[in-house]
Amino acid sequence: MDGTRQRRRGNTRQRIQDVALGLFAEQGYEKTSLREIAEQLDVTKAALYYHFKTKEEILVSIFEDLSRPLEDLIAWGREQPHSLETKQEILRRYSEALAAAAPLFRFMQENQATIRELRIGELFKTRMFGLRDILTDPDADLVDQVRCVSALLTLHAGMHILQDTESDPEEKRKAVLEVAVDLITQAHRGSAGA
Amino acid sequence: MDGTRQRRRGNTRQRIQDVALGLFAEQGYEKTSLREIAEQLDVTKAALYYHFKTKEEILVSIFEDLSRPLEDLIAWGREQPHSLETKQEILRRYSEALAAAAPLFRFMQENQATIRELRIGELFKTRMFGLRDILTDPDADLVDQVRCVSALLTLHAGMHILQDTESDPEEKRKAVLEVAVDLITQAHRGSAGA
Amino acid sequence: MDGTRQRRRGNTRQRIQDVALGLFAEQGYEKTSLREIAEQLDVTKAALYYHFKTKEEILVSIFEDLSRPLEDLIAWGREQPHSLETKQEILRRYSEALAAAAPLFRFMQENQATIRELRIGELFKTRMFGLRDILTDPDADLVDQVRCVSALLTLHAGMHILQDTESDPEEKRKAVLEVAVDLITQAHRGSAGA
Amino acid sequence: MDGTRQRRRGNTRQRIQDVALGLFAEQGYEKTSLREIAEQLDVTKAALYYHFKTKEEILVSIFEDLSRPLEDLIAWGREQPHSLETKQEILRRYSEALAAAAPLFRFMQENQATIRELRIGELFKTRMFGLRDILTDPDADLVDQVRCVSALLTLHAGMHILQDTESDPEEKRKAVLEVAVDLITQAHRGSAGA
DNA sequence: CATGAATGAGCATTCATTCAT
DNA sequence: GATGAATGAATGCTCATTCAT
Repeated sequence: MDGTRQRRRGNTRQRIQDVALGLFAEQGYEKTSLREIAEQLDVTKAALYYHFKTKEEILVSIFEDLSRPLEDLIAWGREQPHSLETKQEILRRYSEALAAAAPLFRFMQENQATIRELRIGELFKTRMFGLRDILTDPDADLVDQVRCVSALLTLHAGMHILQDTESDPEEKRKAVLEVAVDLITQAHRGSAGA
Repeated sequence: MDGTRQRRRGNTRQRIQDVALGLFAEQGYEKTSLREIAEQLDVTKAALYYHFKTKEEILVSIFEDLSRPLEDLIAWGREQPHSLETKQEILRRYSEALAAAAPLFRFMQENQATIRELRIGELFKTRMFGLRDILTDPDADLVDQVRCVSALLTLHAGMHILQDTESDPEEKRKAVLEVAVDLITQAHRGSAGA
Repeated sequence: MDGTRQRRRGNTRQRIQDVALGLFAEQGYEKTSLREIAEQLDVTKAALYYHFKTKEEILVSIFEDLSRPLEDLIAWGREQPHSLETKQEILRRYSEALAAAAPLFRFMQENQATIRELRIGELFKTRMFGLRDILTDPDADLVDQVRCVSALLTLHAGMHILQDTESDPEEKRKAVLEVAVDLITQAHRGSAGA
Repeated sequence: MDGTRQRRRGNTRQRIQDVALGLFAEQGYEKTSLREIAEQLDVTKAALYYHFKTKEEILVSIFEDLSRPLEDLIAWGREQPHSLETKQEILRRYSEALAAAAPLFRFMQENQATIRELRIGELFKTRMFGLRDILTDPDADLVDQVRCVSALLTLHAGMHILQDTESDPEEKRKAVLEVAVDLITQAHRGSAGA
């Protein structure tokens, strides 16, 4: 009884987000017009404005909704001891979370120039710095810092970049994760050993 | 004495490319209008069209001009034995070449969605695949393939991503290179050892 | 009483067509800009695009709306016996239909080069061939075929060409029609007598 | 020795006219740009301006050069007795002259809207009135006046309109001429008989 | 909840034309 | 006799946004 209530009516907002993310990811933010979104939903442009104040707000709302799990993960990570185990666990969960919201992150990856000037640019940057601070010692060796960033980078871009390799997505994710964990592990040893 | 002669006149094409690249890198391709470029050069939009057939052609010409060294490097790499030393040498030179054309590659990095539908998308993709084929064994372990891609990724994105770390750019480049070389080395050993 | 209700609002599409046809006929299609049309209507250019997808579509819509009677006439003609009486009746009605949509046909007459490359070029050509097939025997004498075409030509161009002759338009139309009927009659006798 | 002198050099003006007429006839005046003409001639736009002051002047010069024979014909006609024989002779010669400058007259036919606002509009109109005055009695029956105009019309448009009929161009011209002569003859009898 | 109608600002592109060389 | 470089004005079109209904 409860689950259905917001299904039939009131799901337009959700449908807008879905279609918009699809188009944003496929064509980029700037090249996707509200007309296109509206047409694909078979509503008028004006309808979009009933649900969202601006085009940017559609994007922000998608980002906020889909990236909450990551937010939580970071919050959790912050409270753990900065041990290697924690770091590895973070990467594992992060990798899963990324996979779960793949289109969004493909979009983020491919539209950095756009995002930079949008509100989510700041949001995303803040988040990445949060992650980095958990994974790396602020006074670690520069090379080790790069390793951390590289690990994150690999996680983020990994799946899209191996498009042409046929192998199964889940296997790919595992391989990408392994490399990331390796990098972090090396970085951790560097800092710890020093 | 001699080099100045073609400075005053006849350098407009070049100036257009410079200004355009600056703006493309700063604001993105779509958000940069020809009006903006023209204004910054203090010429009319029509003047741009005297030198280039379309907006896209401006970008393509920049890409072609600035990335020729990379093209050459790949050509060179293809003829070397696929030894670890070659691979390391490639990365070293590639890193230098990227640094030399940093704004272009920052642009490429941040405007992937845009680029994908432009002609340079294909050009770039082809190039990256060329590089990958030199650096990695086609029947290498999936994890090792990821390491290679990761190395390339790190090289490409590395410098832009560490914006906030204050340290000197050249040091950063070295650090990034070291990580990339590490990754390639591990990958090479994986393939060789198997 | 009833007819006025949808006058004020919702007639914009129609008003656009009217103004556009006026300008197209007066200045030609290419020399009429959307800015001009919009200004004369006291709306913005963008408003035109709410009602029509392209400039060409404005023209097509005018053509389709105004030339439907001719379409019908041809359809009717096709089902009649190809007797002289039918042919004469066709010309009579055709002449009236042309007069009723005079500005459109003046436009068609005077912008053939333009029209040829537009969609209505094909539409119009097809229609003319339809008419010709009713009026003339496919294996008639070449001279008689010319007479038919000449009759149509006279009907089409007749009124515009006699601009300077002062006499009353309706009289002119009658005179033009008489010549056309004469031509068709001669042509018919030629074919029948052979 | 004499004939060659203006051949190699100094024929550019002529070549411009040829190419321009070709394009004007094919695509219309407005849709033909000077860039196109220049490109097809493999010279720069600026070169066109060495030979002609404006785009319009190119057209005017073509018209003047190619229609001089018609001018002469009319001048001749004006001095003859307004007998039926004269009229028939005029039509015969006129038909030949039109055929000799077919592309120009196809252009005139198809670009009336454009021409009307250009200088050649007046030129052409004046000429047509001149012809009409030779062919028709000013106080002839309205119907007979129409017949004359119709004859002219048929001559002008005839050849282009029968494009799809396969028969040989010269035969077509003859047929068209025959119909025109017929019309004029009828008109003449009408006036004479009254 | 949503539409129909419209706007204002902007964009890439094209054109006829000019002029110093 | 011609070019290289540029301009000013315009064009068709698209977009995010608004608002009365």
